[in-house]
Amino acid sequence: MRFAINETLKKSQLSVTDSRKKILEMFMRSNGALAHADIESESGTEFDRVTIYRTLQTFVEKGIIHTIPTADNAVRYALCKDACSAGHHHDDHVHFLCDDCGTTYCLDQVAAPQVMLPNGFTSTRTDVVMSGTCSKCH
Amino acid sequence: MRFAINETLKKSQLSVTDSRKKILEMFMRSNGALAHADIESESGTEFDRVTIYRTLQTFVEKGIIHTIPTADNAVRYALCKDACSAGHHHDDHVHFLCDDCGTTYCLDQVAAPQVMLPNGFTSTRTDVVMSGTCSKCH
DNA sequence: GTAACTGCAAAATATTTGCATCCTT
DNA sequence: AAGGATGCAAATATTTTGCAGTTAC
Repeated sequence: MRFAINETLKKSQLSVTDSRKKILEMFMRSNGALAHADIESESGTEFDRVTIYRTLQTFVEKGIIHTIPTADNAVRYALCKDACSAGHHHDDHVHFLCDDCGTTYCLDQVAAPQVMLPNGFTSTRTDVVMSGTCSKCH
Repeated sequence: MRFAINETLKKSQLSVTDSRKKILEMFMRSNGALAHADIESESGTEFDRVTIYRTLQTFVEKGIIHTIPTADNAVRYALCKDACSAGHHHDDHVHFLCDDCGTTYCLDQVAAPQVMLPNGFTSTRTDVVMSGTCSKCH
């Protein structure tokens, strides 16, 4: 199965450029999440650091990727599911950070549980981030 | 009820200094979470920016405060409950970020739900971060 | 008095912005 | 051809480190 890289970009009304194709491909190949630094080191000097910042920002705005909250200053990004669109996300799955190998997983099959909020609180987004040891590192 | 600032510091075998007292007091007064920038702006030029970094790091190591994962590059910190100690946290409560006023709440009364992980995954820590509108902003 | 803590300077790192050039459509 | 995207330079912001002076105990 081929990845629909160009189609994904076009669907978001973005022009299809080398850097966007390469960065989007990285996300599709990795089954986990990527941080800015990952992309930079994996791509070498292929494109500018600034381009990576701008590309990630654009992808987030268009709903192609989403951010994963982390407790260590390192923001990570992962592909959104098809249901995601600009400004409206359905990332209610669990993220898992392996303390051993550092991989960030999107556990799509694990649904985020319902949480009862106190009176007066309404939520539009829930993030669940678990950390521990992944199946590969056992 | 007075806050046991000095006692908290001594219990963690830290010397009681001005900056530590002031920063710890800020956390005790705020019922939410604070980011480095909050502390810096609230304290003015009272103490060095570097001291804030080091104090926060020390407090985290000693289990006085814990980090709250966020999707925007801004790590926030909040007081740990009594049950927390260095290296061993019980922060399994839900954090809530108000999109309106920006306040971060520790919803201590709301327990983080159990999540079924896939085979081979074991977790040592769970963070639940919800965002939306808090009771004050309704 | 001694060990620990702070402030200052500076280095290292990360992020943002402006603008000229190049590429996609 | 026109608008958008990239690369480069530089400004800005953030975090870390070393060291000398100061403070808590």
